[in-house]
Amino acid sequence: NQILDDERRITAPFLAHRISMKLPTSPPFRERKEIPTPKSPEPESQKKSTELWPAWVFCTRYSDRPSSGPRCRKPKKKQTEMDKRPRTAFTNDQLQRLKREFDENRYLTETRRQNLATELGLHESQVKIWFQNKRAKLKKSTGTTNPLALKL
Amino acid sequence: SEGALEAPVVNRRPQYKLLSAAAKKILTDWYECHSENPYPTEEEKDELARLAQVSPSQVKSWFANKRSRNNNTKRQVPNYFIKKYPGYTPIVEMVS
DNA sequence: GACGCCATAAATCAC
DNA sequence: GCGTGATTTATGGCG
Repeated sequence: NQILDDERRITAPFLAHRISMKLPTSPPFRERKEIPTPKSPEPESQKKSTELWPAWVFCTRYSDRPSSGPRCRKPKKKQTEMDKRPRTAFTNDQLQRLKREFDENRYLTETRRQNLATELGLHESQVKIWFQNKRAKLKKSTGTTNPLALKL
Repeated sequence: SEGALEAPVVNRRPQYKLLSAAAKKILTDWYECHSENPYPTEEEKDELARLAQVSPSQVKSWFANKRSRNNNTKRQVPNYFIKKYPGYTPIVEMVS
């Protein structure tokens, strides 16, 4: 197998589509190295030259040339404790408060979300996602959805 | 964020139970046969659950843990991409 | 364009 | 201590 340069390595698997698809060939593709290799037992020496990422990883719903590079979630593998994705463990107090609020109403209004986030020292998105996960959990255990969602 | 360490998890449901060797074999066999894309469909999950005599959610957890611990997770090709480029396949062809 | 739901990832817990 | 099944935060796609 021939060793391809950066750009061709990434486009190589999709050459058949390349012309009609006009896959991006500049910036986004070069950021590929940021993405860790997906784990198949491969000699370290071969890894770099066989990293292949599907074209769609570099595209968004709206564009084949996203401005911010590959959107594939990831990293893990050899990263230090420092750049690990932080996972917040909410405190007991925060959880109790969230639960109380959830019991009162399973859906948030903007104001309620803002106030709750401020009060608990969390980001609004964390509050929002917590409610979302909580609803999912509830649904899983009861098998029902609260139609109230439609009213908000 | 701060406060994370001292936060005990409350209301966790233990119910910890190891899967039987036979169940594990069924799941492992499927996983290994599909290691390129170890994502059973809903129907396949149900079938695996039936064969292994475990619940579908146990199948779900088992696969999530297996993929994660084997470092074998990936995103599915988004529909918008498939729609835009019908005929696209993420199969890798080696260039030689 | 924000939001809810869904499937899932990643981290973590707890046998 | 480690392995493993389950649960909790968090992401990304889609309607």
